[in-house]
Amino acid sequence: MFKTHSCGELRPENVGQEVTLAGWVNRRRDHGGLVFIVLRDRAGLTQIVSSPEAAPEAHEAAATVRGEYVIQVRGVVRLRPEEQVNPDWATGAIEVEAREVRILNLSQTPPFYIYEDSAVDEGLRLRYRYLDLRRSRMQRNILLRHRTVKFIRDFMDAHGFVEIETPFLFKSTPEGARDYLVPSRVHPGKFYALPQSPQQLKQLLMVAGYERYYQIARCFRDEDLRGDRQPEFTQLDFEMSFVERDDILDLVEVLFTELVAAVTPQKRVLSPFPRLSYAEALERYGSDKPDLRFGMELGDLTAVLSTSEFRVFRAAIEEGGQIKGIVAPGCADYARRQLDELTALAQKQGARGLVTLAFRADGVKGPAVKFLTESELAVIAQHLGAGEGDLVCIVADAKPVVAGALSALRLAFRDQLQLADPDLLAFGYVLDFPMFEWNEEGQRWDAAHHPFTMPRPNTYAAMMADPTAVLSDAYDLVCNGYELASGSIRVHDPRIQMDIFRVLGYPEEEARARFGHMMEAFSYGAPPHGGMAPGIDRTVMLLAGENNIREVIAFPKTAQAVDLMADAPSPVDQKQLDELHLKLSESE
RNA sequence: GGGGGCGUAGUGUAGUGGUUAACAUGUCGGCCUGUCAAGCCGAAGACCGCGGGUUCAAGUCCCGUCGCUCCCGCCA
Repeated sequence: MFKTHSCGELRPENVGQEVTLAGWVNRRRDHGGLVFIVLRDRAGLTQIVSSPEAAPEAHEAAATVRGEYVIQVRGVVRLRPEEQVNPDWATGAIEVEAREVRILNLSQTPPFYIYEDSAVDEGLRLRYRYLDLRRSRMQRNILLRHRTVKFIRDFMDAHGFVEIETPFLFKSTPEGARDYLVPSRVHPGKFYALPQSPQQLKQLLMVAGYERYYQIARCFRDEDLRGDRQPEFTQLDFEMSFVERDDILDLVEVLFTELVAAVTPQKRVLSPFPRLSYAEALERYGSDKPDLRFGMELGDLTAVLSTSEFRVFRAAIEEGGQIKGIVAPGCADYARRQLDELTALAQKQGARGLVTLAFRADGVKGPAVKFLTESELAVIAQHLGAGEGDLVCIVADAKPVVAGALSALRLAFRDQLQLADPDLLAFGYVLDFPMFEWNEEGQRWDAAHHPFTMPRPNTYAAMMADPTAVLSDAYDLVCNGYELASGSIRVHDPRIQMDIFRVLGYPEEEARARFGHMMEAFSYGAPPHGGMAPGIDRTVMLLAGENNIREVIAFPKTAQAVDLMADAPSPVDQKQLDELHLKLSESE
């Protein structure tokens, strides 16, 4: 071993011991006659001091080291003088007096600071990710991720789940996200697909009788990226037999509550997790993944303004839309520019405009005031609970547009007014999603969750007549405005499954071609079952207080899906293409 | 596919169309025996992402392009 101790563990009780440490040179302070080296390893920092009196050769070597050199130091632990104790360090009470300094490896000057978490262009961090991962922010996040996954594995094991691996090379299905395809060398013209999730496989494991399966599963989706979306990401994928929805929700609630207490005890959670229907989430927050850390709920003014003469309101009502508003507390003094930004934000969500009313001491101000009666203004204030000093934002438009615009405004105010407690993890469940969504482009019904989702029993009867009336037994876990997990109770009755395929427009033959293996498996005694798949990256991101999953992934890709360090994707040799029976088209 | 933001020494930033592009930090050299953001002295280091255009004159204005990023579409 190159070391007897880590750089994080020496304490006053070790004084007098001869120890050997090894690590990276964090910083060096050369006083000529006296050299201080801050040595760093994964466990922490320890100050090394060398002087010509104590060990002339060690001192000579110490004077030549530079930042990020890898060195080994043999020396004696000493107490620091009382006034020189560094209270910010775990090892701040001691130092190691060098007897021997061995340079194990040199280092170029790094392209950015390793010893402090100063801002650096993210492209540069990603190109030198191995250096970025040395910095304390990334070390903290990666170790937190480890502790999170470790906790989850222990928890799942303790609750009777079996970890089972499923293949990466699987079958492409036209539903859902775009697949990453892998060409087959052995079968010219045929392709595997990397799994978007192990959905089908985990259901087959239920048919196989494992009853409780889980996996820390990598998933692949070839869609455009966001701060919370990478082309490959990790889920806690699990499935349970002989359970109903609430069995799964209760289990996941315990899992996340205990996880937070174990790995980030400084964070708080709501208890119990609020459970809202999809309809209620949209009604109150305008979103199916609401940030529940703060109020500012949407107020519905459609009924109370039904007789308004204001053209904007009348148009919305006549077109079957809605008039809804939110109250931004203390924002009545917003400048013209700020109001323009709010309007632009609403318009980006498809709204035709935004009605702003500033409730000031000298009256209500806003471009629309002259079109509204005194009593209408009073009704708006009373209905939304707006008082002096507040800014009311109203959107009158089609229902989804109103929800989208006000939800975006609500989140903008959250950030501007710092309404959300950063130490609160407001988990909540969204339930009773619609079973089907109308696909305008394809002129057909799509499964809102996926085609194996069980309809809510009391809504199933209407399925063939009116797909919009069918709710599904699907559920999402949300937290602080992010969708953290999706899941559902699955269909285990082949007759219901065929009905669903009929609504989706798959004739029996096509359904068998696409999902024949599933249909067949389900004919051999499929138990009632359901599951869920919480995203590990987003979970760790929230635990770490980051707002980007790249910060909790060791080697992430850029927003353009590029690995800047390895330079992937990259061209391949003609020979490789030939083996795979691939021919590039002219335009490439 | 569409829209916004950013791009200036290694890093982080400043820079009214007008001399030799500034500051901090880092790097290198010298001095220095109690520092911990060590200090003091000195030096090197950027043709301003790239290409084109406007202009007597472009880091600055315009167009294009590349990269990073955020958002919309997309993500069963």
